[in-house]
Amino acid sequence: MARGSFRQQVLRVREDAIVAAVNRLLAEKGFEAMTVDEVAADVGIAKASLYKHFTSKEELAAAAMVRVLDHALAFIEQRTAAHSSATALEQLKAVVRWSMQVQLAGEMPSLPAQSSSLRTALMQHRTYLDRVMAVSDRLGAWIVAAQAAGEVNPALPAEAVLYTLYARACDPVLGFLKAGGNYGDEQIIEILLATCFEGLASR
Amino acid sequence: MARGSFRQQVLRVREDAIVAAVNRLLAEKGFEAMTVDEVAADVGIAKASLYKHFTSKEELAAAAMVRVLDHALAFIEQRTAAHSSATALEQLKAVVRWSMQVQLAGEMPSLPAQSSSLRTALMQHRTYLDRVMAVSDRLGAWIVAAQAAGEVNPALPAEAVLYTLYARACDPVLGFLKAGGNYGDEQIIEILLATCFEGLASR
DNA sequence: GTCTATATCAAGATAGAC
DNA sequence: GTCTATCTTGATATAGAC
Repeated sequence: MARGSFRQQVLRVREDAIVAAVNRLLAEKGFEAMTVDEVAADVGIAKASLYKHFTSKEELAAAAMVRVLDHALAFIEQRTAAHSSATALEQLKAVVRWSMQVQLAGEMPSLPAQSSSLRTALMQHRTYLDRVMAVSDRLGAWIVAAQAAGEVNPALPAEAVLYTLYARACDPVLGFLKAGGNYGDEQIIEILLATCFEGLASR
Repeated sequence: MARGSFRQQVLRVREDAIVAAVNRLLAEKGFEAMTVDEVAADVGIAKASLYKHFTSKEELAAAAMVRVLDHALAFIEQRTAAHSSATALEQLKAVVRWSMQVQLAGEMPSLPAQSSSLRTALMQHRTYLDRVMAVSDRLGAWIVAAQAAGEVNPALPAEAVLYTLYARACDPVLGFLKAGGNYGDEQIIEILLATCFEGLASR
């Protein structure tokens, strides 16, 4: 396999460590509060060395986003292969459950929803946009299928359903319930899955 | 009415203008991206003058939060008085609709969900905490009543319902749908009200 | 490519005159 | 209480030696 020289693989491993640290810090404090000094300290290298691998703080964050989107794609692939008999609705629920687990594990990087230097940088980041579209395509197909089967409310625009699912991955309610301390992770996930798909009103 | 001297009232009006500007900027860019220079420029006074009224950027943001919570309380009062025959569920939906309208109007200040200087400052801010508890008490009463009446799913912890309603006030999905350009404000609100209370799945 | 040391700058906050 | 001008700090980014 032509994966490059040994030296290149060492670099690759180091960059993986960097991105993992960024991912964790982004999940913990968010983009603005995370400092490049922290990242460097966390990885155990000098800050200047970081900038040899990534040209800016925004690039660091983008790499973390690409990483988590790749994980999402891998999960989707696995579900497609190993649970091919599941309904589209079940697949969507599985993805939302997975994203909530990632967030509760402290591994879901969260971007500022508002305008910021990061938003504009991401909108020009080819790889990031590519991954977002890949995930959206997969989810979109399941959404359309679920609506055609009458499992998801066909009156809702597919676009709105997609955004709603994305939003669950960074739902602050997860953190609030966890901080409340009255429920375990699995309970929290079941509660929020229910409110997401079944709604607050009684059925 | 002992509202203080004319001079004090002038100051009060100026502070209202400051808080209104902060509110708008918080809604537009968020706490981190908002600068005190912008606030001063927006109000049309010098930055140093701002600090005669508010001792820190966090105080500015807290004042804006208190303002919007007071508006929420006023809305709740009005609903209680003018729609006393409405069901608890209808009252909750009305509040959520109102908060979404505020957000779409660009007047919903949004705080960083993650840890930041603002979070810790707010947790020590008496007036802010007081208003949050006042709103939570009112909403909590409606939630309990709605669950007792079987209008809201009684299997859900009231705590989870409350957090979910709060989260709708700063739901990023509103902004995404608006940015998509396919729906008007009223349509967006109806769509998100439906997903919030009826869920994504078909009934 | 890694390091130490430093440049640079944005932004919160303040001094002091009026 | 308002202003102009300034202080101070924290954080991104870079220089330059090894």
